[in-house]
Amino acid sequence: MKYNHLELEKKWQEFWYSNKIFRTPDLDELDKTKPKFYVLDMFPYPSGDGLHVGHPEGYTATDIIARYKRMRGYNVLHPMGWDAFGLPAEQFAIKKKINPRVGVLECINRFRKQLQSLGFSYDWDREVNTTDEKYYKWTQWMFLKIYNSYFDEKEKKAKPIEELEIPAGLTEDEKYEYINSKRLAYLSDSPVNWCPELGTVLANEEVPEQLEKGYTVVRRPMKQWSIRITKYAERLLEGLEKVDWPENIKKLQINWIGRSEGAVVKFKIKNFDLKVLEVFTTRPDTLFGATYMVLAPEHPLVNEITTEECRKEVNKYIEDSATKSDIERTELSKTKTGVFTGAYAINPVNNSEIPIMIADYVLLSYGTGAIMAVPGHDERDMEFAIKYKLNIIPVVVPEYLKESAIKYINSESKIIDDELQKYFDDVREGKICFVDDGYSINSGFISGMSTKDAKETIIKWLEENELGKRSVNYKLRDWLFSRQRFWGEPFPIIHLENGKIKALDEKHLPIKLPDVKFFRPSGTVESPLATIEEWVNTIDPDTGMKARRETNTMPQWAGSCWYYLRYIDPYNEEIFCDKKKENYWMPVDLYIGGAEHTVLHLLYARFWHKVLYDLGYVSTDEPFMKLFNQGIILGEDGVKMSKSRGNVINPDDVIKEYGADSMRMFEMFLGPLEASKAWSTEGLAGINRFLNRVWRLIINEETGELNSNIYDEEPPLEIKRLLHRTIKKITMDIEDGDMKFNTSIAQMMIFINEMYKQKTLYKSVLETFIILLYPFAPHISEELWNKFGNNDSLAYHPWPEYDEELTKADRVTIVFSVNGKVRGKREMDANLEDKVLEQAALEDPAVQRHISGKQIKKIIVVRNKMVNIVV
RNA sequence: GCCCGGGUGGCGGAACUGGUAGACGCGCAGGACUUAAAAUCCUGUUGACCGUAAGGUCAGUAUCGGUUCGAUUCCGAUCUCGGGCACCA
Repeated sequence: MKYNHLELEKKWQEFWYSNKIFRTPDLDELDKTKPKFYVLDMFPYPSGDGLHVGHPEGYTATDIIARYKRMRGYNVLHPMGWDAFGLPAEQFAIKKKINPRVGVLECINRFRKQLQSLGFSYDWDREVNTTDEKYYKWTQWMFLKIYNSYFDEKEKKAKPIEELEIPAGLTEDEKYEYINSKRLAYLSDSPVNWCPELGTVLANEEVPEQLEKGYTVVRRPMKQWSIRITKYAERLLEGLEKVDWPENIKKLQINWIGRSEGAVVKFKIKNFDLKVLEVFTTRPDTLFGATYMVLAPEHPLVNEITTEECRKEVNKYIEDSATKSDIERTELSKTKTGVFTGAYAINPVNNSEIPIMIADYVLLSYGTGAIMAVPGHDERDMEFAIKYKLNIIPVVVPEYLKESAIKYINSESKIIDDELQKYFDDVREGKICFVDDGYSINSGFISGMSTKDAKETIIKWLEENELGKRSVNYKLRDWLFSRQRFWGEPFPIIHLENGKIKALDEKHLPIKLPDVKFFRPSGTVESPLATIEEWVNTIDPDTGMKARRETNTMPQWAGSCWYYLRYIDPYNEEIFCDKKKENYWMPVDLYIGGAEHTVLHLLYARFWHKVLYDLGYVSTDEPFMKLFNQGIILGEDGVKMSKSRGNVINPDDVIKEYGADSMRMFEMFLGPLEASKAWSTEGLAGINRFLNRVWRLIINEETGELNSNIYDEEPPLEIKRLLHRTIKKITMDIEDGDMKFNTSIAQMMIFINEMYKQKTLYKSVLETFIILLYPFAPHISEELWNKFGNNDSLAYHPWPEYDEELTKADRVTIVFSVNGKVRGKREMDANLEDKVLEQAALEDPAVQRHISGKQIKKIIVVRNKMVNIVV
């Protein structure tokens, strides 16, 4: 009987799934004396193309861990679900004139079947689907929680809006406005990223991806929902210190959040005594070098301060930059442009009057939307100053000029040496722009101080004189949360006839998508939902007032912000997840997925989780303790798989020809999980050959019985040693979390190769090997385990322990080298005395050849390893 | 430009806290079995040179330099590939 993967894999999949072998019992039924392990995959978007070979990579890794942990006696939670809202499904539905729901269900069924054909040990009873009303009811519920919360600046956490202190003496309308201005979810009418091809707005985080696909993104003002993720910037940074994530992933999030420390400085405006212009700077120590100011063209003060002579030009500039998209602004940015407003600001440190410009290299959305320009020490300001012939003052010198600078500062008569003079001239002429830390100069009371001290001193001075204060800024922007799509979660929001916005009560949830046969794009900037009159027009259930539903839908990221919580309690209709269950299973112990979600999904989900934590719905403030990013699997030609290149490998074909076990093992054998690796059909055949070797080692292909050379006897010491080394290697590989299963498989191959050299085989040894193989290739392992006469499944069979003593070799090869060059080696007993090794080395004929006639200077002995003779 | 990772045979990749570089697999070559082929099994496989051979010598982990008895591993500089950010003041 040959190794028939088709038959045998079908058999065991049926056994696992129909008997619900991997069902994780409900909390009450669980043996809580056992430790828990929650191992999570990033759930897929069930696309029409079916499973990609990239999916099983991470899923195999988590499956190995999940199966291993069960054998180790853990209560394991290992679920799977579908992130099924999103653009492709919607576009497909428009083309086919169907409701996306129909297409999505087909895709999901196909995906589930494919995943099951790989034998993954998910608890399918916990499957979730973000587009299911029963699921998105809770997504909407969480939106309401966010909407009905504000951020308490003192406690640095979200609180219910009812607890918000409202200033006294406000009218009803003012109160309404005030509360709305504090909500964590808010409507704003600001420039957003509009993608005409997709007919929707995009979050900042999504823009690069769409541009890469060749779509255009333009800036246009629209009324949009945003979520105040920026309030959590600091906590999102702090949280990263508590989790076990790869350093580079942390770095990416840190950069994305983009924290910078500095100060806000207030500048008075000449002839506008009451107006104050605030700027954010990370270099308050260069304040003495500020020779002009720049406002973003959209800055609210521009209109007021512009003088009549300059108005025409200023207005033209504002108009021009408004029509430019962000990309155009960036592309044209190689040559900075700007115009003079005619107004002057007063530098608070020296009362000098400096011109106020507007330029689109200053962004309204960062800091205060205005800057003080220090052209001597900022490259952008320098470029601009040269072009518009603005004054440049050197106020920082590099380390090498420290001595000269001190002399210059301390002398009455301003002695200046040639080097310093040259530096001053170069800076003034725009030849040098020194942006690093150094020592202040030409800066009044901070002259001579190091940049660090100068910053501190000037901030203190600013604060004492109420001219500014210490400040921290983030690159992170609020999360643009609405999309003009049909296929997404509707907002539980209505717009009343009286112009007010109202959030519906949770008892009205879910707000279902209209059950239309098909729909058309609106043809405008509105969602297709806007065209479905019977859905849009509604009445306020509380007052009976006429109202229109919010027609925007939530972004795809919404549903994936909390799916890991729903798995814990998927059928609960009272709450999204029971607190006791949440408390038992959370946090996620291991989370594996692609690196493309580093800044989007992972940042949003962490934020979402923190809000739920603040409001008391979850017990941890970080959801994912350990994160691992798998690399991508490239085509056989070493480039990304794509239909157009024709290098796409279909998992179904692979499973059919070689089997799920071969597919799983091959993907693990390719290399470390995090690396990008090229597919190789020949490599796959190699793994299949290995599994065939395992099969034939144990099974007589003619009779289908166990091979006759397998004896139920005590194995010799050497075999035992090899077995225990193998157990140790595989155990350590799984335990250490590096996800390098390629070396585990290599060890299995070494083991099997050695067995092939043996005349006599031992049942206990081979059985133990089968247990080790099981997490990697579960189907063949179950079958062989069965063939050995065992009636139980390996799913919960105890993992073998290794004996440390047996993993140590009793004979070791000692290397003899002369001057670091290997000259000889000998196999010797382990743990011999240094003297013995030294003697053996000196006796070695090859060594003698190399040391004869030379003076021995030194002998270095490394126990069990080597002897090095220095001559 | 800035911030992260990497560069090891023909290929994918191994190498513990500095101690035999190239585990394991693929490919290739040779052999066994076969009428033959496939499959399978065995052997070899970093390069150059010397030797009929056993064997030996030298070079070698992107490049150059340093620390060390000894460096793929540590340090510095350079080249290069991949990823991320990109007027963020």
